[in-house]
Amino acid sequence: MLTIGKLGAKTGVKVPTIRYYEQIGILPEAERSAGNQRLYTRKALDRLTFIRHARDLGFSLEAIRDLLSLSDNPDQSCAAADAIAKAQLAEVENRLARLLALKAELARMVVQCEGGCISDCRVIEVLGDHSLCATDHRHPEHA
Amino acid sequence: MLTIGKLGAKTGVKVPTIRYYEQIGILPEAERSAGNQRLYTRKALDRLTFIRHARDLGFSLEAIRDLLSLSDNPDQSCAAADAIAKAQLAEVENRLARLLALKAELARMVVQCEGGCISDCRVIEVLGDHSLCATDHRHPEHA
DNA sequence: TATAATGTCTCTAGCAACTAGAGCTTCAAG
DNA sequence: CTTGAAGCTCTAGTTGCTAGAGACATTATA
Repeated sequence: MLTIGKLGAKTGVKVPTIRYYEQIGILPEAERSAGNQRLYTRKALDRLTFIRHARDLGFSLEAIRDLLSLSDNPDQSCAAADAIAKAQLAEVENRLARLLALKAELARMVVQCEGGCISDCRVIEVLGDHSLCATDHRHPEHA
Repeated sequence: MLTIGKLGAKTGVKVPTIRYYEQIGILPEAERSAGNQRLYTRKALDRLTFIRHARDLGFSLEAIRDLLSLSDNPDQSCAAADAIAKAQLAEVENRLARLLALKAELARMVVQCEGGCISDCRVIEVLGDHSLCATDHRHPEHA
């Protein structure tokens, strides 16, 4: 049995975040020691590892909730899990495309700045006028 | 003079967002009509366009506040503006790299899923075990 | 001119996904 | 047995908005 601190260390999840996950019901309520401290089993470790990994891959806690309930019922078709992963992939590809355009724009801005005074600064100027941009980087949503 | 709705339409910023910007002091308090409705000048339109554009480029409102105060004092050196833009560029490149790794991982997961049942699902399996991953995509922070 | 349909006003509360802090108790090491 | 780290609960804050309630203003149509 692991204390919350050990569990956090093993999974790379901060202690308050673990408590938060329990609070929102994505982790089950932990057993308690005589002194009211949370104790975690191997199973909880696996579950939190799963969550951590999915968060790293950019899945929302909502999506993770769905994935977890899928993995709790291992006899169903995995079409649903596949759909969630595909949606995530599509979103990541979307963000990638937008970030690429953004990067180009920022790089252009930075190159053009030549250390003069603000009134000549291309950074400020470009920000004030989208038509000076080379690409269309609008609506990044979660840039 | 523009009403808040027209200003929103011209800049692509939603009306409540404009009011929010005023509330947090990133837009000055607007003049009011006889009937207490906000009225905006050309200057406000420029300022909001600047803000919108910078948001699109992924700048935080804090960074934008700084950029705006720079552009309000046009006689200083533009080193500060340049530094902000460079920091932003670095962060974007960082995110790009992380997203690329992520995308590869997700794509691998999705390809391997063959539509069987959950107990054979690679998506679920990979999420539960980072060692099955090809790349290190950890710590995305703002994926 | 009346009325209906928008548009705008203020205010509060909510969203994701945590993070920080106060003030307390419990545990492990020396 | 004491001290310091780690744990507990609780509340409130973060960023950048978004949604809703309920009231007033403006504009378009009948």
